[in-house]
Amino acid sequence: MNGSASADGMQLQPTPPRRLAELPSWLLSRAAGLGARVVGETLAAHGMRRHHFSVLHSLSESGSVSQAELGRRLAIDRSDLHALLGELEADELIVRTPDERDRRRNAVSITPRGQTRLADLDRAVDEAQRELLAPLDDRQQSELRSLLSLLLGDSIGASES
Amino acid sequence: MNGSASADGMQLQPTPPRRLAELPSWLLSRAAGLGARVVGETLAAHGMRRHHFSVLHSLSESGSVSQAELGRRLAIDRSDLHALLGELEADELIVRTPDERDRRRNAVSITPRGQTRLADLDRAVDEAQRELLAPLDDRQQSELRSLLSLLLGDSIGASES
DNA sequence: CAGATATCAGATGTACTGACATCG
DNA sequence: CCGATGTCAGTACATCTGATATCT
Repeated sequence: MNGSASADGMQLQPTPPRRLAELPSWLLSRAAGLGARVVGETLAAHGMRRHHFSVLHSLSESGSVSQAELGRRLAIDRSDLHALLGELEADELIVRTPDERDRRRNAVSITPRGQTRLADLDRAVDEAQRELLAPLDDRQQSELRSLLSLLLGDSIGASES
Repeated sequence: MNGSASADGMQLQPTPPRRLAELPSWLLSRAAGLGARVVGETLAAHGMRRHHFSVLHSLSESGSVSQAELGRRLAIDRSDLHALLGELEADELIVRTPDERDRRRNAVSITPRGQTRLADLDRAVDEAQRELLAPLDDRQQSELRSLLSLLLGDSIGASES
């Protein structure tokens, strides 16, 4: 009973309405979702989530920081950060040591083991980025980075090779 | 009590590590979050969420469709769609009528009232897009759209005026 | 006292999973 | 019998609020 298949809603692949397909906010949402899935699966293979990766990177670059500072830099809530750090500490990838100069704070820092793990994650994440950006050539990839940075208010600049 | 402020983690604005700031997936996530907030607040002022807007648009463009079809086109789960349609129907913006050709299906369609509401939402959402894309000039905006479409596998093409 | 910090408990919203009766 | 549909319940996760004890 499918005589009028063409008149019906026969559709095999996602076909968003044109208006949405032109809406920047919608495109961004979709693309971000794709990226989150690709990177998320990659990190999950190492037993981690995206925030773990962000925290390790932040600590690797800036040394020892307080939890509140860390949360501010990565735009992660202190409540959530607390749980995250607990997990990372359980795996001995970071350590929390009381700050003697300000005894409210915990000085959070990455361990050598954390550094090693981070190097592994970096390779995996880079591979995921390649997969995500596969439809774009090199010039388009850096163009996209530039536009997104600009959109976010950063002034990283559009350095074209 | 702040003699070594510069040595400490004194930081007022979000400062993500450089690695993250260069990661496409991270930039996308951040930009999408910004867009979701701007558009979300706009729609909330009209008592709606993003999915409501998507559903209305899809129905407005393609007429009457089944719920499953609608979910496939918008990449919304059937379970979630069920609740969404219930809310839209309660506001009489859409109607569900049994499909006599296939009695499993509900034929979902937009009402005149839904069309009117959609027109209002469209104006508000367009304004939100302008706000979101404010840091980019016209050429950069269409460039971004093209790159994102390309990334998502669409073949909308990069039609440059 | 106000303000910041780390911690803890809980609410929310969204996505996803599994089960079911009905129908093709 | 198998597959699709609409419906319902429940899970997982990220985000955000509020409260508290400690410290500056």
